[in-house]
Amino acid sequence: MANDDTRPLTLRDVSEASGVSEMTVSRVLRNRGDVSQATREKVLEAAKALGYVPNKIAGALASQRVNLVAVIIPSLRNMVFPEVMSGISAVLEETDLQPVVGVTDYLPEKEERVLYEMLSWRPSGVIIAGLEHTDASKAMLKASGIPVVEIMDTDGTPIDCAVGISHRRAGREMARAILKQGYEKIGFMGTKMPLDHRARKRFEGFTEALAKEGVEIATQEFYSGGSALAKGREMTRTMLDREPELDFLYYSNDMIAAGGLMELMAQGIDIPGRVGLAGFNGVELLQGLPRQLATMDACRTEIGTKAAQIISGRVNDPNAEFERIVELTPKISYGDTLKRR
Amino acid sequence: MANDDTRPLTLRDVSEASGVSEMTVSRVLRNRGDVSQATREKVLEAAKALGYVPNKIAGALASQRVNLVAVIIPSLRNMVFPEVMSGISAVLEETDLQPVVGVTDYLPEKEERVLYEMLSWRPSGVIIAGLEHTDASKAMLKASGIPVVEIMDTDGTPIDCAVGISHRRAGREMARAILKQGYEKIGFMGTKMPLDHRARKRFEGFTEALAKEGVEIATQEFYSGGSALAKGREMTRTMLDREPELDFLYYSNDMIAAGGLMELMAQGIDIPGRVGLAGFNGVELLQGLPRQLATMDACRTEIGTKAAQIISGRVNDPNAEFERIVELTPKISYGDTLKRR
DNA sequence: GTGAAAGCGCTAACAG
DNA sequence: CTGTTAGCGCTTTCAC
Repeated sequence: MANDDTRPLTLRDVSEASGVSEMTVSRVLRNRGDVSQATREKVLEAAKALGYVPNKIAGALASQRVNLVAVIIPSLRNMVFPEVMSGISAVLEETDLQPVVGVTDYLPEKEERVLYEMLSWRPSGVIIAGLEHTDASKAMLKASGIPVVEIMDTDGTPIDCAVGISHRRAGREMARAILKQGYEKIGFMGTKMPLDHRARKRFEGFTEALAKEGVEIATQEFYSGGSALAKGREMTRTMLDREPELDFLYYSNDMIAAGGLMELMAQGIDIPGRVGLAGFNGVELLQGLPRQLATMDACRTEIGTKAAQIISGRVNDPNAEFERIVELTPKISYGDTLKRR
Repeated sequence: MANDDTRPLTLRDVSEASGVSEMTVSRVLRNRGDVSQATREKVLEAAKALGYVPNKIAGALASQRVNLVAVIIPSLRNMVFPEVMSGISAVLEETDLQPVVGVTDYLPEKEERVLYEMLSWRPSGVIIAGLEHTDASKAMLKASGIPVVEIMDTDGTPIDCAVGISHRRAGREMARAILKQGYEKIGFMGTKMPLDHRARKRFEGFTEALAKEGVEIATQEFYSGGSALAKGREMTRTMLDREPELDFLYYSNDMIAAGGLMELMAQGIDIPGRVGLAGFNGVELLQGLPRQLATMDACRTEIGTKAAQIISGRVNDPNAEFERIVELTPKISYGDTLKRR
C-alpha cells in the first residue's frame, strides 16, 4: 500500500509503522550493525508494505559518502565507449559503487560543464576519457580529492593516474606493418575532428614511422557527420579516382574501413594484392564482412575493467598502492586485407 | 588556488573568503534574488579563486528539488538506445534538467534494482523503456509521484504515459507489404530474447497478418550473442540450405539483415527478384551497403525528444496537460530489397 | 539588498 | 541489541 499523501515516505514513516526507532530502521535497511531477527523482520515488512524507497540524498549528506563513480566520455554513438562502459559496469557491479555517465560530444567546454555538474554530486571517483582537458577541468579534478582515472590514452601526463594505450605507438606499429608488406603509396582517411586527440596521435605516430623510412602519405581525406560506412565508401572512391597508384588505405576507424572494403570489392580490385587496407578498433561488428579487415584492437573492455578496479581499490583503501600509468598493448590483427602472401 | 586541506570546500569557505554571508553567497551562486553588483563580483571571484564546487547533495536536501531525470534502458550496445538518448539530451539541454542513464540488460530484476537505486536519488522524472515491468517496479513508479514516461512501445497500458510505436502494427504492416509484392515462402530470423517484448510483439503482428492471408512462416531461426552481422550471415546460409524455396527473409533487426544481404550477394542470388529481404530499425549505419536494405524506422530520436518534452513540461507545471499515449507512425522504406519491379 | 534561524532526511557516535 | 543526540551543507523563510 502506498501513502495517499503526495509527500514521499521517510524513515520516520517506517519507524512509526513498525514501532521501531528510526535509527534501528536505518540499520536494518542498510544491513549495518546487529539487529535482532525479530526487529529486522518487522522493519522490512513495514518498509515493503509502505513502499518505502530510502532517500539517498539525505543519506549521502549525513554519511558524507556517495557510492557513485562519474564516467565522462565523448559520445555514446561510437561503439567504443559503450564497450568501455561494459568493462566498467562489470567490475563495479561486484562492488557497491555505481557508474554515472556524462557525455561531452568531444567539446572541452562541455566536458568542463559536465564535470562540474558531476563533481557537485560528490562522487567517490572519476573515470574520464583522454588526457586533454581545460585548465579549469584539471583544477577541479585535482581539487576534488577523489581518485581520478584518465582512460584510453597514455601519451601525456595524467592528473592522477591513467589506463589506456599509446595511440602514437599504435600508429607507428601499423605503419611499420604496412611497410613491411611492401606497400608504398599509402592513403589515409579519417574523421575531421580536431578535438579527437587520440585519432590525431595515431595519425602523428603513423606519419612519423613512415617518415623514418622515407615514405610520405600520398594523399588523405577527412569526413564529418553522416553514416560512416557510406562516407568510407565515398572517400575511397574519390581517393582512388584521384590517385589510382595507391596501394594501401589506412582508415582511422573500422566503420569507414568497412565502407572502403565495400568499394574496393565493388570495383573488383584485388585485396590485398593490388590494394591493402586497415582500420582501427577491432569492432566485433565487423566479423561477417566478406573479407576480414586488418585492424588493431584498442583494448576497450580491458581499459574499462582496469580503470574500475583502480577506482574501487582506492575507494576501499585510500592509501592503496596503484600504478600511475597502465599502458596496455594493442595487437594488430592482420585479417586478410594487410598480409600479402 | 585550491585548499591545502583535503576537506571539500563549503559555502562557508566562500563566505569567509569574500566577507559576505553564506546566504548571500548562495544567492549569487544560484542567480536567485537581488544581489548588488559589487557583492556579486566579490563572491564570484572568491568562489573561483578557491575552486569551489557547490554541493548538490546538500542543496537538493534543503530545496527538495533534484534536476535529474532517470532514463532506464535495456542496453547501450544496441545503437537504438543511444539514439533515443540523443533525442532526450537534445531537449533536456535546453532546460535545467539532466538525464541519468541506467542499464537493465533486458532483465526485469535488474530493472527493478536500477529503478530503486535511481528513485532513491529523488529524480524529477523517469523515462523508462517498455511497458512490461515487475509488479514491484510498477508500484515504485506509481508511488514515486513524479512524471513517468514509458517509451518505445504503445502496445499495452502505461503506468502514467507512453511515447512510442506499436510494434504489433509494425509487424503487421511489414507482412502486408511483403505479401503485396507476391512473396509467399517467408523465413524469419531474430534474437533469442524472450525478454525483448518489442521484438516479440513485432513477430506476433507479423505472423498474425500473414495468417490473415492464409500464409504461415516457412521457417525461423534465432540467435544470441556474438557479432550480429556474422550471425545474420550464418543463419541465412543455414536457412537457405534447409529451405531453398524461400523467397523472402524478414530479420528482426538491421544488423542481421545486413549479414543476410552479404550472404545472398555472395551466393549470387537475385535480390529482390529471387529472394527479398527486410530488417527493422532504419539504422543510419546501413547506408553504404552494396544494396539499400528494406527496413522500418522506429522513430527513435523522435521518441526521445517527445518523452523529454513531456517530462520537462510536467516538471515545470505539475498540472500541465499531456497525452496519455503518443503513438508515432513508423514508415517502411523499401530500399531495393523488397520491391519487385 | 542582506542576514539569522530553522530545518531537509538521514547517519555517526555514543550511551545504555 | 537499541535508542538519543547532533549534525552533514545547503536553502527556505522571515526579519531587518
